[in-house]
Formats: sequence, C-alpha cells, structure tokens
Amino acid sequence: MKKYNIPVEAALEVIGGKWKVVILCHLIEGTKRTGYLKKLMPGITQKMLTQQLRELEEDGVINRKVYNQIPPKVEYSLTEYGWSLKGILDSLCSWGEHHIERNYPSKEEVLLNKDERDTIKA
Amino acid sequence: MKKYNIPVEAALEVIGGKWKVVILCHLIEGTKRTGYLKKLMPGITQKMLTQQLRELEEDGVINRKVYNQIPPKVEYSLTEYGWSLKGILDSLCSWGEHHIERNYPSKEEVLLNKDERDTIKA
DNA sequence: CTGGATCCCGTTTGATACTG
DNA sequence: CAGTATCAAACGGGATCCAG
Repeated sequence: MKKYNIPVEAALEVIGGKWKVVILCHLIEGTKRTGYLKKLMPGITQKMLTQQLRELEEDGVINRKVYNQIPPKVEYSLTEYGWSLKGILDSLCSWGEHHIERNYPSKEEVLLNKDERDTIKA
Repeated sequence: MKKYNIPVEAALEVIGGKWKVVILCHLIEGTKRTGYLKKLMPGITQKMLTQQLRELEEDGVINRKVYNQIPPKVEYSLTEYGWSLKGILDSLCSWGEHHIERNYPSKEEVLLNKDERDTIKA
C-alpha cells in the first residue's frame, strides 16, 4: 500500500503528470477524440498523450470509449469522479490567466492561442 | 516571450514542478528553514529541494531569507503573491484526502505520516 | 554542522518511423 | 486515425565534495 507524507501527494499522483492538468482542462469543455486533443496540445507527442490518458483512465478520472470502426475512433471524457476536480481545474485556469496578465500585461502570448482555437473550431 | 496554448499552462509553469505543490503546502503552515522542509519531505533530495525552491523564488511565490551566521540558516516563506495560491493548494489537499479515503478506506497510509509529523514536532 | 554544488547514472520524455 | 517501437536527449536520484 502506498504511503503519503502529506495528503496532497495523493492528488499529485493523479493529476501531477506533466500534461494531465491540461488534458483535464480540455475535457471539462466536453468529450473529445484523440486527434482533437492532440491539436489542442501542439506540444505533446502521440506517445505522451496516450500514456497520460491511460494513467488518467486507470485512476478513474476519465473515460475511454472505443468505436470499433475503420478508421479508428476513440473518445475521452471526464468520469463523475473526474468532475470532482472541476473546482481545482477552474481555479488553476483562472490563476494562470492572472499570472499571465501580471507578467505580460499586453496579453500577446495568449491571443495567438485564441486564434488557433478559432482556426481549429472553424 | 513565452506562448501558452491554454492559460492553465502558465499556472503549471509555476507550480507544475514535481515537488512544488508539496513545498507550498508546507509553507502555508508557516515559515520554515531548509533542513526542516527536508524532514517534512523524506522523499526529496537536497538537490531537488534547492532547485525547486530557487524556481519558486524566481517566480515570486516564495521568499528566501538568509541569516549570515554559523552554522548557516535559511528560511523560506510564501510571498503575498504566493498566498494567492492558497485556495488552490487547500483544494488540492482536500481532494487528496478524499482520494485516499476513496481508495484506501482504512486510511492506514496517512496515519504513519501523522506519527512522523508528531515525532518531528516533538 | 547547515545549506548548497557537482558528478555519475538510471529513468523519463521527446522525435520519428512504423503498424493495423 | 489511434497507438506502438526505437533511439536520443533531458531530467531526477544518490553519493560526494565544498563553503562558511
């Protein structure tokens, strides 16, 4: 049985992975398939995306739905347990926005992202 | 200038380090010197502790106070900006506790920690 | 004796090509 | 399209050494 020196370590074991919080933030917006998640995270590799998704699934915070068809289609979504992280994820997003405004008042660094997001949505 | 694909990445850049959340959670309890932090985190190495503390200091969330004396004494504490993370850190701790109860209802894995904490305090 | 730095090595992550 | 395999690069762990 795993031992924790402080309870927060248990939380980090679930969402402490390098890309997990970002993945979960995207899944708050709704169910998404693998390729779309990869588009939303230009910096992640296929391998890491698969690995992090598997771990999140094992910890019970996301759901993996496989459609048996060609070409393959796999969708990921938050489980009910995963939704219990919503408050934390929202707070992290909000803090991140404030942190950006604090360090780069011009906000230029996120505007590009919004364009990208619109491009992807279009 | 750094580009973020999603604002939460800015938050992860600050508290996303492997041990940063744990360090910050300990510093919520009050100012602590280096050796005591190491006792509170048996799993961390001297090297990582120093590195993570330096990065947290550079990001403006913790304060480093050096006492010019022999033997050396260095104290770390949250800055005012660091305190803006309190809500997130508390939520993470709370979620971690619930996660432990969910997976190990006997709670045996954290009781040891409480003993350790008492031992250190004594 | 405390806080920190350096070196070496194993593990994790990244980049790329490949499979069904 | 989703996932795997392979190899290179970066990061983390541990022991040791250093300054004061």
